[in-house]
Amino acid sequence: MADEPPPVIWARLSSQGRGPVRTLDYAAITAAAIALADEDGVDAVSMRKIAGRMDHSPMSLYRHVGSKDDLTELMYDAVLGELDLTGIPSGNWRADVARLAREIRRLHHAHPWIARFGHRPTLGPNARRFLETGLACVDGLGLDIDAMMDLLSTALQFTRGFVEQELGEVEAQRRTGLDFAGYQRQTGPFISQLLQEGELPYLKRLIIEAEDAPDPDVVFERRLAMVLDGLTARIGRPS
Amino acid sequence: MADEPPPVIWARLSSQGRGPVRTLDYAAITAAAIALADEDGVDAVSMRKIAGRMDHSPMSLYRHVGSKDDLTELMYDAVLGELDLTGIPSGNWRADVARLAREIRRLHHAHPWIARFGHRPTLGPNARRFLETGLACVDGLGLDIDAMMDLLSTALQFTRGFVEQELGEVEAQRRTGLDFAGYQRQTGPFISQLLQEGELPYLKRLIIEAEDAPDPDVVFERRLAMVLDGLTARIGRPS
DNA sequence: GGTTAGACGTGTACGGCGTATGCGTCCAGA
DNA sequence: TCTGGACGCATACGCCGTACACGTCTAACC
Repeated sequence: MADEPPPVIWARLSSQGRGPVRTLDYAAITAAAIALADEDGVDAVSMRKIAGRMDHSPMSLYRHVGSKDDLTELMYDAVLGELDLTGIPSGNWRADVARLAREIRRLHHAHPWIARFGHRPTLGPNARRFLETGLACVDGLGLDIDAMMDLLSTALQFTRGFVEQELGEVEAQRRTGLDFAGYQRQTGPFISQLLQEGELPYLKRLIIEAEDAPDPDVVFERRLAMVLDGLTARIGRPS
Repeated sequence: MADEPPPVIWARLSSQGRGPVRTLDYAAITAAAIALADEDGVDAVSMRKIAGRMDHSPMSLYRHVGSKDDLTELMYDAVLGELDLTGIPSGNWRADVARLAREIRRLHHAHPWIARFGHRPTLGPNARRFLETGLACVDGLGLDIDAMMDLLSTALQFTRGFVEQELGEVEAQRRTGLDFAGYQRQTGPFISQLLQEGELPYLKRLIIEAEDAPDPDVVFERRLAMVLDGLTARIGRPS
């Protein structure tokens, strides 16, 4: 019958009580961790390095964040706070959902490490705000809440998949210290060999016929438009 | 001017040469690593544990895989070998792409750790096979190679995003040792408090009105159908 | 106003990790 | 027959997350 601490981080964020005045709090720790991840990559984020940046001992962090897993959830929600949701919903659901998708993609580009955490949906304040705004965009179309979630989630799940493919490239470049041209230079001989040896007609067409350096923004918009086209059909046909 | 080893793993896989007969090779190491990841989760995969399973010393693995990063690429391609692509392409592009999407999803459920590696597209044999099969499905529709990639990638990127959201849940359950019901029991009080305090109309509607335990397979099919609807419009309208 | 329970920051230590390096051993090609 | 290189291994280094015990400070209580 002990009085367990709440299992959800968001219910556990404390404020100054009895004891020495704080020199640390979860918000500052989160900010330092995010800065570290942005600058040196997700693999560089360690409790020791975060503490080093803050001129504190590693263990002091645990007074405020519980564990590194907790910290990642705090980081994720903090970053969601950077989403620009002004003027949403505007009344044009398609434009709104497209803007949300672009914002999510922008966020992932600004913080390429986001994708590397698998999370259940967090319950932090910014995630709540995002959910409310998102569902508001697809309200008033005569759909029940499940159909509304279908519309919103389908667009955002496509976005997530698209962005993760993009970021695989970005993170690989960081890890190997090799940009795309260098990568091509390294893989070129191997690919040539493959094309000579085996029957890979489509790989060959990709290399010969495809756009040379497609603008990722353009590709994203083109595919997003297709997805939104698919969603449109669902409206006026509530299940 | 030294004779550098090829930078691509797939060009570096060696066969028995001079020296003692092998008791290890990259395929066996990959298989052991996959078994470990399947059973104990991606965080349990370490060179030491893999070696332990194989009754070898940790360092012996490096004779065959170069680094842990290399090993993850080998694991990913090996698992792609489990895709069932028989009868594809069938001539019905929509059915084929849907089948590919379902296969990819099935694969992620069988090996929930796949999503946790960010990778550039691997050049392994199974990835090559998958690319060829996938593009063959959308050939003959009067589209150029870029439009073909749009069709295929959009469906698969949606799938990837969908599955990763599902897997966040699965992996969280493994980490915390708590199933969804237990998770709900823990978060319930916090959510109740949120609903009382703040203005979260859509969260409230989700909890009250949404399907109680939606079948993920049904949700996936519903959303995939919407995406495919969107792709259909692109056909006959080659850019 | 004195006392004290509890918050705070820290030092030490444990068991894990990836992998660089150097060493004996074995065998195919010279 | 000789030998260079492939093979597996033991050791060691510098990281990691975090359990635990400790001294210190202060808000709340008598």
